[in-house]
Amino acid sequence: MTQPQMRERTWVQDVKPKVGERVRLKGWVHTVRELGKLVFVLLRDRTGTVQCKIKGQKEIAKQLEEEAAVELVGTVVEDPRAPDGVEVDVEEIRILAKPVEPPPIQINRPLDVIGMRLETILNHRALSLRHPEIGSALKVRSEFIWAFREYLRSQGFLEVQTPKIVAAGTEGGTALFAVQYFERTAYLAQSPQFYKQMLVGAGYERVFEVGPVYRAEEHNTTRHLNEYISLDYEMGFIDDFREITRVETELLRFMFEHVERTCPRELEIYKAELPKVPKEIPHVRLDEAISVLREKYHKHCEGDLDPEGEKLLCEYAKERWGTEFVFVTHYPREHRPMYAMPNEEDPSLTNSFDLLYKGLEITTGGQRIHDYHMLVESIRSRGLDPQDFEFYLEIFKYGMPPHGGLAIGAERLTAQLLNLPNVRQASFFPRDRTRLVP
RNA sequence: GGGGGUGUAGUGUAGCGGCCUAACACGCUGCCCUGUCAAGGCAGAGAUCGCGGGUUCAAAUCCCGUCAUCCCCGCCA
Repeated sequence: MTQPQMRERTWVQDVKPKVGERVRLKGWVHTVRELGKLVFVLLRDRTGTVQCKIKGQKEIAKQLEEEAAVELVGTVVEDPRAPDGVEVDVEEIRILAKPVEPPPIQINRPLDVIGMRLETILNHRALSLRHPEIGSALKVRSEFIWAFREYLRSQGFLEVQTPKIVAAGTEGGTALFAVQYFERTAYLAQSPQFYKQMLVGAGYERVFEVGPVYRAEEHNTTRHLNEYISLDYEMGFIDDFREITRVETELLRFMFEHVERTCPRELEIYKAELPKVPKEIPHVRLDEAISVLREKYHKHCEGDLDPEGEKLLCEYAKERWGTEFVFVTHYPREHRPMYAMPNEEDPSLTNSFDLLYKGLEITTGGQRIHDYHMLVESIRSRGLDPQDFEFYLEIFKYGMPPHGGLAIGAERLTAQLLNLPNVRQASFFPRDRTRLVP
């Protein structure tokens, strides 16, 4: 007897309400527990795991190795002895692909039980992402990115894509990866900075981009990647830089609430607490931050905050304002790129900011120079040649509005929320000083 | 670019001059088990201790070099 609905696959998460029905499940063998003629298989698909029971099919059951891809047909039955009170009584088993050899890492045990070096996890990345704990971090990152898009679209921002192969070292500062571009040398973009500004000037006014950026820095730390996903936006006709931080505040609130809604399981796995994004995230001037650190923590920082200073400042913000977030503003000009807008009252400072979250910088942004002559002068004052920036400068000649924007590091944001000890854990296939594969 | 740490079965660790013929846990193989759920019981396989050199009667263990890797600082998201 054929039942037409049986051709359809049932997701593991939808099994529970189907008591009494026959279902067709597909997924991976998470665990196998043999008890003589009774075999329990925990089947895992992208939605979760469910217990399946196999009786008297010992020969076939023996082929069910862990991590085999399988298809099972059976009847959903209620049983108080089963986890979650429901299991699947298996009638048909199809092995779709059996493992060639035992996997080098165990997918079915908690990480704190089995232990695993990050190196091992990354060496076997596609496999390690199967591990529910490991893969969850990337689910959260994906939802962050989705929410970033959704919120900005709702505010009239247009999603754009800018070139990743560029002609010149755009911002200076960080080192660039050179690539062979036919007969010329080109570079991988360290940021969409110039192009997103140009698109504001192009009349779109508000643009955002989700894309990779490349930094050829030889840093080897838990918070740096040589390729990461930058969440950028840039907006025109602003009154002052506070308009940018206001948008980010609302954006972050939306993003965190979205993750809270869509990732309860993942947040539970990491015991991550959703931060409350305050109505107004405190703004602290850099010079004030430095004095606070000196007076309250006897911590000496010069010119900028070092990683320890960032942590202490966040402790201070938590204590004083009860928030994990703090904007650090008014960085000196010499510490900011040539396009950073000088402050009206003190031109040695800029209308720029960083956002710290739980002790780590997750955003840099600011108001940009929109006046053509001022920008040319700023370029010159850095010992650079405006001619090299003609492609960028042109639109500034024709009515460039006051504007500004920022960038959020997607991996850092994710790592901070989930308390990951290393940003690499928030990247599908991280690129670092030594890792180019997988 | 500067500094520190670590390399021992597939995985995670212990051992840090002789008792190491290298141990433990998980995984793997075989057998037993009809309620397992970090299953249990019995039996077994699997490591020239990253690599090269040196010291020593004796090296996984000490020294030098090398490679790999992790972390910190600078810089940054």
